[in-house]
Amino acid sequence: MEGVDNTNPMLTLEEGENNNHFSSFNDKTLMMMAPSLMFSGDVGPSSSSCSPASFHPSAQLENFRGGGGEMGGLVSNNSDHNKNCNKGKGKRTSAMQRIAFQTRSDDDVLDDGYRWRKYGQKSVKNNAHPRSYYRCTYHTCNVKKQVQRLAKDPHVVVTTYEGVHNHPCEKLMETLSPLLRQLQFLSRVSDL
DNA sequence: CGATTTTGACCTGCGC
DNA sequence: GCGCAGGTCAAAATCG
Repeated sequence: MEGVDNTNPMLTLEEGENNNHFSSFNDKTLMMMAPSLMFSGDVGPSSSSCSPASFHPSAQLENFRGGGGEMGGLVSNNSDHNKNCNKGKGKRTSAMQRIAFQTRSDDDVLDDGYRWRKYGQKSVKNNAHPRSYYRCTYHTCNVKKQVQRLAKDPHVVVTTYEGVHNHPCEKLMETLSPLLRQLQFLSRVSDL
């Protein structure tokens, strides 16, 4: 999370198709949980947490996975929104999840542990700050995110994730791989 | 030299 | 049908 001021994080999960209907939380826990919602790989729930130092146990995350209903409408999967997302060439599926949250940061891109490639930037109406479009660089993963600063508060960055990662978080794997190697070594030694 | 960013053009949906 | 706004593409530029 380089450059992110974690002393004042705000999670915002998108509600419906209207971006003005953000529900903000001054809750560090929720803010940290948001990126982990994006991963649905088969490496087990605990691997879904990026930035190991700061993410919460998977048991808490599971409550948020169900989407829609139990989230009180915070995670959007509704048809109105999907209709709205069918603009442009990229077609959305009903399985597409969109999660938006706000961070107070001078950096546009918060370090969520995944690698992103920018594929577009667009100035939007009623906002002096352009919106940036990113795609996950992992070959089989087509998760996207949009990054935009608030017009009324340029220090607040709104990040919108769209889709679900089908691979583990790179940062996490970097952190865990030496540990894994050590474990494999130790298990081999104990077998002797 | 491959990966990433920049940026103008293009496409699509929506409102009038 | 037309214009606008948002999203994406893709060639060129830049970076490591």
